Amino acid sequence: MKKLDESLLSDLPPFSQLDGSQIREILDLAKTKRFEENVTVFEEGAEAERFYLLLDGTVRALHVTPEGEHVTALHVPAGQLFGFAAAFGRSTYPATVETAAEAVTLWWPMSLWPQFVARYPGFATESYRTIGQRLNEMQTRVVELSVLHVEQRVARTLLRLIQQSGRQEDGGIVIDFPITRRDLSDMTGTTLHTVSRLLSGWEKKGVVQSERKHITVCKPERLHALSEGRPV
DNA sequence: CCATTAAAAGCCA
DNA sequence: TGGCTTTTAATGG
Repeated sequence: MKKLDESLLSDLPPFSQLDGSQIREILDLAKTKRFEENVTVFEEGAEAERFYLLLDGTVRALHVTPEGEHVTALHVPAGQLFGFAAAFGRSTYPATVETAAEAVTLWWPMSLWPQFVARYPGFATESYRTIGQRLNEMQTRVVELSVLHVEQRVARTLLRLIQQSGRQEDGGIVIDFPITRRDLSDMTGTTLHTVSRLLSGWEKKGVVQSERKHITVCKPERLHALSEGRPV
């Protein structure tokens, strides 16, 4: 296999405190894998044999109910680890992970996780920081689901997405991966129809702009107002 | 206010 | 063409 460049990792938080030789060690243990858009990386409950670093693309963690309903828990932007079940003391993955866009990953056998944590300074603290952030996000989302109105939930979701995966463009901030009304309804606990109507309404007001699988937030301020139930 | 159902139109492989 | 995405309208909780 081709040698991986050390600069792949040196700027990412879990590895930023490591010197060149340490990053070299880590890269030499890694394997790369590319995934097409909308494919499953691993399933909830499966043996957690690998942990991944997302080099490029976006993945989402989700749960599928027995009735086949999808509930998206969170999105993971490029540069973050995912699937590190060993960090929670689990031997199986806690959620299904799918690619939201074509993705490039590095992966390591889960058996290496304890060694990484023990050997590499900063790796553990940064990984647990990531866990904390995701836990926080999931908690606030649970609260939001129960107390906020649909319009506020969808607005907040869009704001989170542009904050985590947004790319500045001339017309506004565009969500950097393909996203459908259906995806948004899975994230907000509503229906694709309601999401469609909301987006259409916002588009008329110039707050957002959307094509199929592609949403741009033109006026984040006004979206923020909407997320607090304030009229715009 | 929001979900459900139904129907139709548009986009893309 | 067939399947997926989106919009729109009607209905009902």
